[in-house]
Amino acid sequence: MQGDASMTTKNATIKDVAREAKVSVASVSRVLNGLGGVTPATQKIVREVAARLNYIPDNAARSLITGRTHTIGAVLPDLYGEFFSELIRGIDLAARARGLHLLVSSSHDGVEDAAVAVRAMRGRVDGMLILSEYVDAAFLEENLPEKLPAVLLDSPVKSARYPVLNIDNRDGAIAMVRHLVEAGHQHIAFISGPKTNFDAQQREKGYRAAMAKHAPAATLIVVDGDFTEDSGYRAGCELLSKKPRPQAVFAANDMMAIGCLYAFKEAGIDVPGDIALAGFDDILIARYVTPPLSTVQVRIADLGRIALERLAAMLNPADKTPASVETLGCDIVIRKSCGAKADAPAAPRKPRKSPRPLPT
Amino acid sequence: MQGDASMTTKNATIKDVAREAKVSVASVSRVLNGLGGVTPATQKIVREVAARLNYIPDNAARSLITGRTHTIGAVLPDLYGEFFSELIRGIDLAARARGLHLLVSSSHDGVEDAAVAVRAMRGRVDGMLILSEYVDAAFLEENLPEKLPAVLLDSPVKSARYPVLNIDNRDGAIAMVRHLVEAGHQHIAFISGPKTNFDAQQREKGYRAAMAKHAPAATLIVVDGDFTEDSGYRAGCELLSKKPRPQAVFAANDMMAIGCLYAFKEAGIDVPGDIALAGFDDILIARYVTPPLSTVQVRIADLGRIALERLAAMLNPADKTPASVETLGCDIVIRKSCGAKADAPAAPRKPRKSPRPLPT
DNA sequence: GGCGCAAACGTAAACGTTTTCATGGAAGCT
DNA sequence: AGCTTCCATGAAAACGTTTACGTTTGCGCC
Repeated sequence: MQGDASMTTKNATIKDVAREAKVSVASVSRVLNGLGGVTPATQKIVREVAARLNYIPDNAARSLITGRTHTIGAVLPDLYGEFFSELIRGIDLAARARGLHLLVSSSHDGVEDAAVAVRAMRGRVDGMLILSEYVDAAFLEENLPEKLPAVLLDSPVKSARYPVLNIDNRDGAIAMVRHLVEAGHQHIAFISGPKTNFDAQQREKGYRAAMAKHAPAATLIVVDGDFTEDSGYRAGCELLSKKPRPQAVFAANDMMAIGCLYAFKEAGIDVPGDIALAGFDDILIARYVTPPLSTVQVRIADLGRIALERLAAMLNPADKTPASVETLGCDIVIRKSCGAKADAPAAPRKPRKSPRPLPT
Repeated sequence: MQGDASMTTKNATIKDVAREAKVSVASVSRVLNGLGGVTPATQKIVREVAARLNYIPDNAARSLITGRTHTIGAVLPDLYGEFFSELIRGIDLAARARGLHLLVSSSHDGVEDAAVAVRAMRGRVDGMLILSEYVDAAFLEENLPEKLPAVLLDSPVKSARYPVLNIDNRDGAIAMVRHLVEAGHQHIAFISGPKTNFDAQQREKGYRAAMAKHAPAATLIVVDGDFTEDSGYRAGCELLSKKPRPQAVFAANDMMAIGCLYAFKEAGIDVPGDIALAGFDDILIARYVTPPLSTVQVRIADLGRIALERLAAMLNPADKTPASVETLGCDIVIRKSCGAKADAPAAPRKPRKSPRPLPT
């Protein structure tokens, strides 16, 4: 009982357990880590004492000596919205399945900011998942601790050292354009994303490539957007004023498509009757607008999961998989807005887990 | 130059810097931590050498000696959906503003699972934000390392030791019911959430209290739901079959309200013409369905921010603010679905940041 | 009973920092 | 010049683990 009394002030350490159990710290360590080489009787004692003292090993000390933290760091540009929610979920699930913890770091306003974020990870993580427009090969060489494994997400860099995992934006855009053409549309306008955005670039490339192939006669119409609903609205207004009004509009993301949709509604233009509409991302809202929005689905949680799995593989020193650029395909999901015979009801009500508006 | 060559194998430590700069490790530490008491000349040397060797302090070692990690742990039940996206965002923003890192841990299937998650934080974090249905006062006493500050979110526990930050679900529900009554509805049905969910309980209590006060003559109709869209749909169907059809339906969350909305649409019931509808949470989708959904808004990011700020205050040993149960108010946001004169356009297009469907 | 061997266990070094304390020297004062 | 004061610096302890290595113990075998 006096042991309990003396414990109220500080956390028990391995030494306390050793003393109380009348064994050495080494034995305590062995027992608690299941290394064997210790008598069942002693094991019992040690476990009992550890439980009684409520001993919890200190991870800092453990990390210091082993060089392992069982934590991976995720460097993300911003935690806003569905994309990151899904990404983190995918990462976290996969991490947790491997007993890894997740340290997130977000909102880097510039390359300098990103550098401190990455550097701050030293001694905190075993590997990193990086999604940032600011990092390139030189950046990593400069700021990443020696030999720290890292996987790059959605990045244009090609490195012999770090695997890259990209979304196949180009292919997804091509598939959607092809579908629109097959649905009878030739004059398909495109609402582009931010010029500096890698995804946006790829999507526009896909649009252009597909148009060249499937609708070579059509005049290309590209109006600028910046991924916001507002810019989509403005783009929609602009498109309505075009001489030959486009038959279809393909927006580089769903939010712009939705903005565009409201511009059309306001103008009394029927979608898909007067004009077809498609987006990109398949955000949750897409299926709830009227009409439901056809779009390109990116399996974001999968992206996170695969990235983490790749990283986890690198954590194993035996792993010799060469760094490569992998690509995760997209699926087009056809709803009412593009005018094709939709294969989904207006309100798909298949048992779908709620987006958990509030915790259970 | 030979220094560079010798560095290729291991990361530079403070000793390397000290040796190379011909000073002691103590001085290097002082310089790099800005403690003063060191000549500008020496500072210059040290900084130069540190930069040249690309020295990055090891956080594990630092934490071990200082007892500080500059990291806070967030224990969350699940990372699914908008709620957690927003919550994490709020936490992360506030944390980052204070130079704190964020370690997230999620998806605990049971009390045992939650216990290992919490215990795994020892030596990794300076404090914890906990949102879990499994933790109560006894749990904390058992699993939380001695003297580790923690803030509980959305929890029924009253502890003299740990501050609790709740959403004022009850008050929000009351406000919405009052609004519905003022809009002329008396017979207001309620779709409840999971019985074990704290938020759901509070919302139902609010509904009952407000009905008793503002519509004492009305017969209470409560049908079960579980926060999923699907359960909302079923509830909607059930409500339509009630003898005196309710004039309004108040769902314990938005997803159920939306499911309900589709049930009504399917049955040819006009919302809000034939029946009014309201939800809770103000998820992003709420404003995009037709008609836009009236709902109760919880400022989730604020919840995260405030929780972190409270926790940050506790990190300061001088802080003696007593642990208390705080409550974060909700605002009702009136759109078309409840039949009142909506004060917002169908598609509010005020410059609103895109939910960042894909990263910039 | 002595020998060897393996299993159980303990000792101590190591991990990379921060921080206390001692030391030396320069500067200021009388 | 002699004294004190103060400041820059270095040596070493400490943080709580893991683990390589050495020591003891128990046991079977000749």
